[in-house]
Formats: sequence, C-alpha cells, structure tokens
Amino acid sequence: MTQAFSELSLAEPLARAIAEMGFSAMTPIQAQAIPVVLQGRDVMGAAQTGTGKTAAFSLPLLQRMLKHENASTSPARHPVRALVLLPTRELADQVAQQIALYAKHTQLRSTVVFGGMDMKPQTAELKKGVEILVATPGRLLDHIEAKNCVLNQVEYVVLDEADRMLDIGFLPDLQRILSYLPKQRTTLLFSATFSSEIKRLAGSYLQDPVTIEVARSNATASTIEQRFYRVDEDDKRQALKQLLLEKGVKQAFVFLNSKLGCARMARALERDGLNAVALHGDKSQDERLKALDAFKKGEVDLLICTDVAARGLDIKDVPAVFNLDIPFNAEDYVHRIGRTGRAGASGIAISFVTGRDVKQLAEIEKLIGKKTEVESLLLGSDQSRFGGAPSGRQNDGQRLWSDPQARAEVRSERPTRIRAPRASSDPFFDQPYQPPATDARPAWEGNAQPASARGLSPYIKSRKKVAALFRPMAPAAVESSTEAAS
DNA sequence: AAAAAAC
Repeated sequence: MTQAFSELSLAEPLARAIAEMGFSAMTPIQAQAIPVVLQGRDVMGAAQTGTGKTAAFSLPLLQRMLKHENASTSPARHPVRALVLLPTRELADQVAQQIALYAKHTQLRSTVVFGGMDMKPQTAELKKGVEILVATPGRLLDHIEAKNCVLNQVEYVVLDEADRMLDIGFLPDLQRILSYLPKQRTTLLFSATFSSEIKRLAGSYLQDPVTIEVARSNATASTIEQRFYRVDEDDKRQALKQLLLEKGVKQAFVFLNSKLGCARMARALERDGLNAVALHGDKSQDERLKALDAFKKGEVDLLICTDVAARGLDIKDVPAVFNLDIPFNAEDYVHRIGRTGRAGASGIAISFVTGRDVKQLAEIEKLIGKKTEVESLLLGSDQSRFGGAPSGRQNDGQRLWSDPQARAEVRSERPTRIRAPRASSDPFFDQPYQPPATDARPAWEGNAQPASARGLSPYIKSRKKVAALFRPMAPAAVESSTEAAS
C-alpha cells in the first residue's frame, strides 16, 4: 500500500518538481509525516537513514508556505519563515540543495549559511531576503548577532539529526537560536536515532507532538550486511586493502575516530596506490567540500573520514562502509553504516574490532538489537601493491567470539600500543608502506612468529579448529574481485 | 580513548 505523491494534492509547482526528480511513490516516513506536517502539528520523527526524511519535512513546509501568506506585515518582503538546522556544514549544504530543487518552481527563496566560508556572500543572500534558511548553529548565531537576518517571523523550525542537535555540544547554541524565534511556531525533529534521554529532552521543545516511528528507532536497514572482524591496530590498513579486494568493493566510506588518524590513513593509502582522500574538521572548508564532491562524482574511491561524515550524507550507490575504529557512541555506528544501503540499495558495513572495543560492541548490539559475531581475519603477505597479485589466503568466516572463553580472553587483553604523534619524523608519514615480512602461512604450519604478527588473533586456542575454517582463496574469485576493484 | 559547531 505505497502511496503516491500525486495523492497529496500538492501545489502544482511542487508536484512538478517532484515529477521532474523522478519521484512517484512515497517512502513510509514521507507517507506518515507529510500529512501530519500539512496539518501544522509538531513532529518527532524517527526513521532509518536513507529513507527520504528531507522530503518528508520540506515538501509539506513548502506547501504550507505557499498556501498561507505570512500573516504579519514585514519590513522585508521575504522574511525567514522556515529555519532548518543541521549539525555539520556538508549536511547543511546537501539539505539546502535538495530544498532548492523542491522549491525550484515556486517563488519561495532559500539559502544556506555555515562556517568556514566567507561571511559576505552569505550576508548578501540574507539581505536579499529568504523564506527558507538552512544553517549550522555557530554561523547562524554570527549572522543573527550581526543583524544580517531577523528570525522573529519564523513559523517552522526543523532540527534534522535532532538527537545530535540536542546533545550537550550543541545545546547552548541551539537554545540561544531558539530564544530569537517566536514561541508560537511549528517544530519538527527528525533523526534515525533517539536515545530515551534525548526523547525526553526533545519533548520539552515540542507542543503536543505527533510521534512518527516508521521502524523501531535506532534500527539498521535490513539491506545492509554487517560484519565484524578482529583486527589489531597495526594491521588495520592491510586488512582494509585485503577486504576491498576480497569483497570487490569499488567505493567506500572509511571511518576513523580521530582527525589525525584520518590524515595518516589517507596518506598511507595514497602511497599504497589507492585513490583515497581525507575528510575531517581540521581541513579547510574548501578542501572538505572538494573532497566530498570528488567522492560524489566517483573520482575518489575511498573517503577517509571522521564522524563529520557519519550523518545524513546522501551519496548514491556507495556499496560499503568500513569502521576502522569502532565509534565512541553506538548511535554513530547506526549513522555511519547508514551511508551505504541507501534508498533500498544493498550495502556492506565492515567494522574492525580490537580488544578494547568489546564494551563498545556490546553497546552497539544493545542499540541495534542484534547479536554481532566477530570473525577473525587472516592477513595475506601482500608482496604486491594493491591491484597486483592478491594475498594467498582469506578468512572464510571463522566465528571467534561465539566461544565464551575466547570472549573472556579478549576482554582481558591489554590495550593496543598507540604510537604518539611525531610530526614529519613519524615513520608512518615518511616511509613507503612495508608489507609484513612474514608469509601467510598459518601458525599450524610451524611459523615461529607470534600469531599477532601475522594478523592471526592471539586467542585462537585450537589450531585444528581454525585450520578447518580457513581455506585458500579460489583463483577465479580473486581475479574477478581484483578487476572489480581496479 | 573524539568530533562537531564561530571568528
């Protein structure tokens, strides 16, 4: 019982824009949220990522703005009537572009303001007057305080990624912004994840809200295959390269927890001959937008990013997400893997687990309501560069942590040694990638090296059991995946 | 163990 946009009797300019964009059937969040927003109710909406939330709030807002003239008389001909707030600049940019497309055939004007860019062009746009303003909090406050925009006629506020907007880092800015807005207004909150705490807090910003939950909140899309591999800190890059080949992945988001880690990983992968670019908050905004744009166009294969890219970014057909680090917040796991498997497409999410991530993994299991199985990964020697002769063996799905004893051992493992940052003398920066000196022979063939040096998890007890689970990679499969990856 | 958002 999918409903069509045509059943909504939207204003002609909106219907035309939708048709031009090739949309006909509504997604569940759209089918449920649009009628409610059209009634002017406050909404708290939870829906999986990639299910069309932006259209779910922007279309009915535009419709209402077209149907209802702003009642108050304004000195500006185009007072801001709708304000959309987002937690990252790239996301603000993306949502603004989408709204502009929906509003294309209307007289309604929209613009976006975010930090890291020159104030002047933004100010000029604001002074011309816009009905719809998309923004990140900090820069918006700058504009408000510089009196570049007046928000006392705002009728609609949207907090997208609402749980993030309401978290401790954003809340002070958000409260200040809200203090500039009329009390009488419609407020819409949307996110894929809502913790119960945030839900309660959110309630205090809403008046008699309608709660819309199209899937259990915090759920991950069933179109995303989720896998977890036990990988030592030092083996992560090698494991990434190997899995890219094995899975035949052409393009992927690669998440790390730190900006420095991203910068290093991107450089190292580039040196290995991969087409990788970093995206994190220490880059200039210009670089950030360029990196994202190149990834969108498919000019870049691997986007090595922090959680700046975890939420909302909508890039078509990215087949894979790698979590080289397990995110600090379980919610961010849900958002990160939501960068793949969008709009019903399939995707794979691969996460690397070290000994100290066990607790966090449990949090993720709790949040997504699924048990995870951590597999071990036998790393090949990789004598060649990426795209050359593949490694000799691959893991064929060994379930490691289903064994309670192994799990207990993992818990007690000492934390991985962390290399201190050392400017340009850091060998990680300056030396070409050295493949591991060992071959890929497994431990049971009498290799004297400690198991961890070969990427074999040190807590494997039964060699026989393990041997049965590993088998050489079939040559045919290797070739096809190599081709696909190049 | 961090990142994000203003200059």
